Amino acid sequence: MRVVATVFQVLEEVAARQPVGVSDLARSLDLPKSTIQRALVSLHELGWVEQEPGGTRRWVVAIKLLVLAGRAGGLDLREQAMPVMRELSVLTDENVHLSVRSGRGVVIIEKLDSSKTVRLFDPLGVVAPIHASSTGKAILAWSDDDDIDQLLAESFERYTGRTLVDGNALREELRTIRELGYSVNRGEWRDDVRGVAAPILDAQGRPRAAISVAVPASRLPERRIPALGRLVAETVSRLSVNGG
Amino acid sequence: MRVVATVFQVLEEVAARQPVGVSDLARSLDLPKSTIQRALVSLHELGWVEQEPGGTRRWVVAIKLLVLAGRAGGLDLREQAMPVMRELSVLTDENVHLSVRSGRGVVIIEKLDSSKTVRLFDPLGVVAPIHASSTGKAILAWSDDDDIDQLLAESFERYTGRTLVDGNALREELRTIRELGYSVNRGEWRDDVRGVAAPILDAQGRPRAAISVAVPASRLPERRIPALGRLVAETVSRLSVNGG
DNA sequence: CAGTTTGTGCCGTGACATGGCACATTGGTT
DNA sequence: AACCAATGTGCCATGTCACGGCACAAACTG
Repeated sequence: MRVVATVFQVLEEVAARQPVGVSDLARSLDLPKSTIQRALVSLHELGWVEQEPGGTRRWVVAIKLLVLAGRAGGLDLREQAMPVMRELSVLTDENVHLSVRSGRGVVIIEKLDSSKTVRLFDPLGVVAPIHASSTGKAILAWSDDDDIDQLLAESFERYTGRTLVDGNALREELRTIRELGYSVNRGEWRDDVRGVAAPILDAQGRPRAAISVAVPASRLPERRIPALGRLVAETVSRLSVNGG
Repeated sequence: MRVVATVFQVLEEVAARQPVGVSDLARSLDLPKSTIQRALVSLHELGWVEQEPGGTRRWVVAIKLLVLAGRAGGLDLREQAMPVMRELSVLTDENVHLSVRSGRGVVIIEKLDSSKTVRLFDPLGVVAPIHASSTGKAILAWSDDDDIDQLLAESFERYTGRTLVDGNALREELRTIRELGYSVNRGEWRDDVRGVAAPILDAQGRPRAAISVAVPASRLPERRIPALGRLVAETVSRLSVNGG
């Protein structure tokens, strides 16, 4: 349906670039102003977007979206994972993320934050590249070969000097991950952020999600990685259906 | 626009009752099956809903929604509030919520969880009634009189024996809250959950949001409330534009 | 295997989204 | 203050595309 596509396009664009005005949207979506206008009015009537407070006429997405999204991504998964996440949070006092795959990315659907002051602030809904994040690689490592092949068919973006962009290197790494039981991100997406993750598997051994401990690079030297990795792998494995 | 309304209706209904099938939706929304079907197909093509894994034909909302919503409700507010929330979290080791108003409710847009095992699991996006939650009452207490009058025009639902449903009693309570600088919820929504909250005010003294500490009733006896209240009020006041 | 409910696909009709255009409003500049 | 560019808003004739009734297929029930 035509309208639906444009309306959601508008909604996404507003979310991505808020606060944003009609003409601006018209330009970036390459649609007539009147179309954008109608879409915005409709979205507004239904309560999905709002005018920015302060009398400007620019649009922002409404909180109502958050209510909708609260139900997304498996409430039960989040609730199940919580005890394990809390345990990791207590043991490490670092940020703990629960992420699921979404296409060529992974999305944080639940988190516990470190109490330390040097902080990474990753709000819920952040999308990390699947090939350059610990959770992404953990999920990938236990995915079907078909899945992996399909993903590797397209090329990967480079974010830092350490990003793995070569298909063969990535395949090799996935094998190591399966052997170790955990994945490591050594600043492959953002230079100063490291992380260690392990997957949550369902009864068929397929990855449902992954839990990671994300740490500023300065606090996770190479020699500490194995111990943290084993901790994460062991703790998270309790969530997999077979019990480990 | 007609289509847009129905499509979002479908999306909301899927979110609320997922996993749910076509006929079921047709019945509860009182729309022809074909209409629902078309809406679902469109939503699916755009990636907002998915078939439940496992071969059933029931629908659930996709994680993509969470990505959209991640931008909602003021990223900057969440980031600004984080240090203060973290401070409260460390001092109390109880759940700390950041909520904004949404009509007759308040929505949790950010949170930090207690590490204690007796836990309240309130996922992001949970909507609490404005008259029966600490954050709701904190926001209300600093709202315009017009706003309050308008809200009080309709009657309030009773949730527990302690819920304030009488307009006059509520007005009186709001006055007390303004004097004390913090609001208290003594199991007025859920019997076993208490909370203490204070508002974040903008330059004009209007409430942007509120931060609460939410505690199982058993851990917050009456005599402890004032001290916790003062702590919350004082800590949160640093976020208000005038600096407290 | 019959009976019932649920999901899927088709099609003629006409409601309604489209997008070009003109007007109103805003805000920045001289 | 006055001008100008850019933005937001509203209208309308056109024809596209969503509507919903219906019929078939598929899945579940007992």
